[in-house]
Amino acid sequence: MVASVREEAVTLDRAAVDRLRARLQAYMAKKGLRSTAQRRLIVDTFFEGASHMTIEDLLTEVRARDKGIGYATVYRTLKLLAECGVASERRFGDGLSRYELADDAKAHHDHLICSSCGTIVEFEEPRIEALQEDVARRYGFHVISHKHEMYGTCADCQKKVS
Amino acid sequence: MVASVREEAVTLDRAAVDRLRARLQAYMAKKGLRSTAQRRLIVDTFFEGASHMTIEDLLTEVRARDKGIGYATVYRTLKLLAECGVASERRFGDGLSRYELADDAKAHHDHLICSSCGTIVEFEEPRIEALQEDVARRYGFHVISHKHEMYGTCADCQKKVS
DNA sequence: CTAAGTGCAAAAAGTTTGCATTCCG
DNA sequence: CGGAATGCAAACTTTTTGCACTTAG
Repeated sequence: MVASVREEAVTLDRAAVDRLRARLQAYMAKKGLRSTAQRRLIVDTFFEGASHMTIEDLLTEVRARDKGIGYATVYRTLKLLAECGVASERRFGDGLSRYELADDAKAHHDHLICSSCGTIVEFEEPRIEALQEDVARRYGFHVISHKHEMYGTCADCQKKVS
Repeated sequence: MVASVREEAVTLDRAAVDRLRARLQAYMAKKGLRSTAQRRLIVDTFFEGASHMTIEDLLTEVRARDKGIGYATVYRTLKLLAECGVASERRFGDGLSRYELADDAKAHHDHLICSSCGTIVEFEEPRIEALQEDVARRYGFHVISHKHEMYGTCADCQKKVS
């Protein structure tokens, strides 16, 4: 149904990005992980590229720069990034895993997903977050993460149909 | 990580359930679909059983009553229910599709999912829905459906850990 | 009768993993 | 050197589909 996913421009916080890079470096040091050419390429591409990329997307971009990179390497690198809190894995119901920079780099946000063109728009609404905490409190629930996604048609697609 | 998913008691609206059954019947009539023993068994089991069951869960229950039912039949019947708006497919990030009666049968709700014991609690918060519509309006977005899920630890599991 | 439904097994689609080889530290 | 990382291909998991046989209407 959704041909592909287009990307919304997102304003990044430069300092937060640096922080994420530092976090990755620290994590790798602590775990005795190594810095390889492939890993550097994949990580850089991820940081520079569009948000909400799938592993395939990233693989394509990475291969544009280095033909021989394998799917598994991208897969494992993304897992690594998620593991140390530098990237967040997202699933929007199309069966694919997508990755975005962790919330540190931008304000915490949720998503509007257009079912017709695949565009993903990010939004923030602190009042929803607050109410959400209220709800959790009512159930004695300790929230670690959440997802709030709205599916429907974006402004552009509404025009097209009419 | 999550061993299994336990079920929360949910109060159903009897009249709404009847409405859903009627909707299914109407849909099948319109499409010229047939009422088979398997289909009746699966549908009844689904209506009577716990919410948020996976296809496997339902298959197990159904097979307790009729040994020979195949996975594909349950799969296709659930698809049918979802198609005519009698059931909703949900994914809570463990890679499995779960099904619940459509919102008509209960008030619209969202979910709290305990990452440690798998319990799924449903909640309603109209004020969140309202704010959500505000957000959509800001983006000229037409919302067709949404999911709002909070992941964390339920009250019980918090006690266990401490 | 005949088009729809069933059960099985095979195909897809994505994600993970085992392993021999390569390479960082 | 020795343990990590890589690339490939094979294994998995869950969902979907093709097909020959059965059956509702």
